[in-house]
Amino acid sequence: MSDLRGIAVESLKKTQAEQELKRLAQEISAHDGLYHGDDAPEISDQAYDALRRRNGDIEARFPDLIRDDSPSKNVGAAPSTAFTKVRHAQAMLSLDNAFGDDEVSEFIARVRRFLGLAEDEAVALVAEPKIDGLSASLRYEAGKFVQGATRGDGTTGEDITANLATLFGLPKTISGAPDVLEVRGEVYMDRPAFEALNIAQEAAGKPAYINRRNAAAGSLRQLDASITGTRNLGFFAYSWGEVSDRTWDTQWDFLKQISKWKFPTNPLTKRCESLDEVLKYYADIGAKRGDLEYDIDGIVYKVDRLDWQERLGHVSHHPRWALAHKFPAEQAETKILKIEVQVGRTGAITPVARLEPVFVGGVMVSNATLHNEDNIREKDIREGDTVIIQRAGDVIPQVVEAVTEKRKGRPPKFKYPQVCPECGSAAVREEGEAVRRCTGGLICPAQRKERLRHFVSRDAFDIPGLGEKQIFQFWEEGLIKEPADIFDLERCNSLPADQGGIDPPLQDRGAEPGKRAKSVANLFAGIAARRDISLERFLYALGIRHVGQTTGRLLAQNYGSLAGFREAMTAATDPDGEAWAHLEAIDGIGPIVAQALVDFFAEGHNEKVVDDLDAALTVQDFVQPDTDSPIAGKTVVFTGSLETMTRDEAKARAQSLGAKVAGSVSKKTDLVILGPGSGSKGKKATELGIETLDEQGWLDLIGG
DNA sequence: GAGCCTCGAGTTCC
DNA sequence: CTCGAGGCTC
Repeated sequence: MSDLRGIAVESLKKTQAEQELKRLAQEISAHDGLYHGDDAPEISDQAYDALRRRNGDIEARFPDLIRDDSPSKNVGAAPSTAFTKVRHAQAMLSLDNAFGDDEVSEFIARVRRFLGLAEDEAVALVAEPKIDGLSASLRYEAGKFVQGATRGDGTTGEDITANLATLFGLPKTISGAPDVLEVRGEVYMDRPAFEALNIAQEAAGKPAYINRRNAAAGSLRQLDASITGTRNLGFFAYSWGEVSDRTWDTQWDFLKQISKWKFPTNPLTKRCESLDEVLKYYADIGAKRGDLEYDIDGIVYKVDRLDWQERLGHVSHHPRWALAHKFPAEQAETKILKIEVQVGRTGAITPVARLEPVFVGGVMVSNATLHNEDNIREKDIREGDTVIIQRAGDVIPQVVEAVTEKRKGRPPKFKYPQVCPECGSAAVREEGEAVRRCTGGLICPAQRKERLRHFVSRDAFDIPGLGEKQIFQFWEEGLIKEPADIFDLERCNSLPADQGGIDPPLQDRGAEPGKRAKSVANLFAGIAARRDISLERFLYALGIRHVGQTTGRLLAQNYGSLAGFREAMTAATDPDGEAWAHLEAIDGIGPIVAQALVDFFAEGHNEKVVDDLDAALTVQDFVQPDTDSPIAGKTVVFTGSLETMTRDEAKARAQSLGAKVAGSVSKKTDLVILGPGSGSKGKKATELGIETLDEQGWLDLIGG
């Protein structure tokens, strides 16, 4: 059996994954034995966690390969600082936010437009308080609670079955439920529970929790689930995931049904028929907010009818049929101690206010972004000013305004730096742009540092043990100057000092050499594992201007291999040439992005960086993900009118099945759906010999 | 050419 | 999470 340990989970083939899961099951179980017996464990907790995590990650990718003796099935059997990953059968989406009444009115109008409803047709909405807690998903099979998971990133969460099982008021079994039922809702801690907890914490000489949401999060993620049980967490159900047999047709009926199944639902929930009713509800609940025993941060509206919800579908991260109407953010007054500027990887110079720490929105805030030059000037913010701050969307602190009445004396206006504070190069603002940028490029140490940080970041190379702190440290020491240096680190470290080796070698540093050696070994293992990398991650990691995750993927998809891509980029120097035309023909790439790509590869230094990486790594060709949909990966074009759905709906539907929807017919088009009244597009399709379907044929193809 | 939507880049705190 | 900007659609 070949050694699969070094291979990144995402590039494992199915047969390899099967082998690897078998090995992990044996290995983990062997370590469990050692741990629970009298023998000392053979490996560190971190290394053990890494094994379990890898097991969980592979299982999340290949759920059908989960073994009967899988280590993930005996959660809690061993000490673990990591929870196993769980892949949600249906993604847990987040909600679009609104802050003003007009945005709510716009939301309802948009729903109407999308569905093609008449002006006078009512859109019933279910409105309920938005609990400020943690989303969780509870899975029942044959009426029995089998698994609980956190929301995580929406696609993959963490297995907290044991913890959720301790929640009082959640049914363990339900009678008359479908075979599979996933109930979703919010876990929260109410005021009495929070106060009791902090009294207990204090008595035990432990620090008090600062806010209820953190307390709830901490309580839910206890490794010892019995502790969770003592925390008196609450739960309100509001939605569902996978359901084998759905017996409700509206959100309202769903809530009634799960109440019968003994799930707690929020008693303030109300079905509203009009905008006025919705806004009144918002105002009423807002007035009551302080009297409630639990924290809420807004009101959620959902289109009641499920057939409408289905037609509305969703845009990348949130459904079109729901909206979170937020309450105004909590504000606080504090003082600006100093205004500093930071230099990002693209050279963007961003101002940050260092604040006298202040408690707002549940946390201590001591920094706040000032966005850009114009923002500082318009709000006339100066060092030493008293300012109002708030947490935007209850997360990112921002300075709302300066309280000029409290200004002492006449502090000077803030002078925005005209040169880069890190390298002294000119800092310029392009015509019409909001940001000022350092023009130093590669000579600017800040930019190079930030490029490295981006390279190892989570969505790029994501090397365990090589986070921001580590990479900056290696940079300061001059050990890593370029991305490729990362992959030469182990070799340099093993070289004697007089032959250019690292002195002293990494494992000989620090107070605890033994511990250090382990983490150094882990670091090298992590680096080795990333010598295999997908093309899309690789392109994203390069940090080309305007190329983020999506565009990286788009390019990978269109060019297939690194060699093919590079060749195309070097050939595309002429904006009138064929290679350039091909680049700009990609849906989502316009002249600016194309220029940024060509510029990047025209730069000698970048060429060398990519050459060196190419030599040290295996960049995997792009593989089309397996989907069973017949149109996955195809480019389709709609033309003419459609009868059973609007154009927007058809497009959303096609995209959710993995297709790309283009606006016009070209030789890259795979399929054209012809509605009545189609004109030139239909003709062009026939000329190019592209497959065409009528609306019914299309519906048959996609199965609905 | 205007108005939408999506993407990229930067940021905070735990 | 937000803002600005790029790209696409009408």
